[in-house]
Amino acid sequence: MKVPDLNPAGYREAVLIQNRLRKKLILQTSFDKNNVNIIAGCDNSIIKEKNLMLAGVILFKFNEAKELVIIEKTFSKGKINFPYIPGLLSFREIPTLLSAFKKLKNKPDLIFADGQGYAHPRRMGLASHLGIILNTPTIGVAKSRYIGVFKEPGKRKGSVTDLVDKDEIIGKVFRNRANVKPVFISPGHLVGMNDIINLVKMVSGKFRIPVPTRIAHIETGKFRMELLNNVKKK
DNA sequence: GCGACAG
DNA sequence: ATCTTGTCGC
Repeated sequence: MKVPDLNPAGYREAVLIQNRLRKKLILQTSFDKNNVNIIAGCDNSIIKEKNLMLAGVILFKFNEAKELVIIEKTFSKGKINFPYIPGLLSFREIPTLLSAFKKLKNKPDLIFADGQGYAHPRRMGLASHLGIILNTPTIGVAKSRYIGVFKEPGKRKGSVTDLVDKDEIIGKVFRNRANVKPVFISPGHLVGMNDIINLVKMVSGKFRIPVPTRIAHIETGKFRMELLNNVKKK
């Protein structure tokens, strides 16, 4: 993945890349969830003092009780070579994510990424960008709003409202657990706006964050602790 | 010009 | 994202 330099020219280049990718973005797909066998969740972590970006990918399958079971985990680390700029998050986090995805033995049918997908100023958030690069369906699961306006969803688990930007529905605000802050779901690549909530409900679990990204976050945190402990031993 | 701003 | 103690509530 091309990561532009951090200067005004690089910034413009990153925006151009996103605008070009947007033309490749495919949303209007009726997604057949019966073809979903392997599900992935991914997340990043940072060791600031070492300038390290970490990434983890967790693969799941459904057992007979329709529960998610972990079948594979991969992790990766790499130098941080792009700052945090709202709108350009993918250039910071995707390179390390890709090296973790390359280590997988199995190929996921659907990826849940921690961040926005279509709910982005250029409709090209982390989840969309990742899906296009991997040519795999993705869904963005963000813990907070980036852009858009919405009505507060009902307090019950499963309540949904639209996330709207300039009169366009760009995602959904979804309460994954009763009386807890909602999450912000938006299509990534190869998944339509009408399918994302049903797909998230398949992996909702018991907590605020749906299972794939929640477990990916926890496991990547463990990976981070292991790295810090190894440094300590030396 | 001012405020907002995924991780 | 990371840093970071106690504390309120189911």
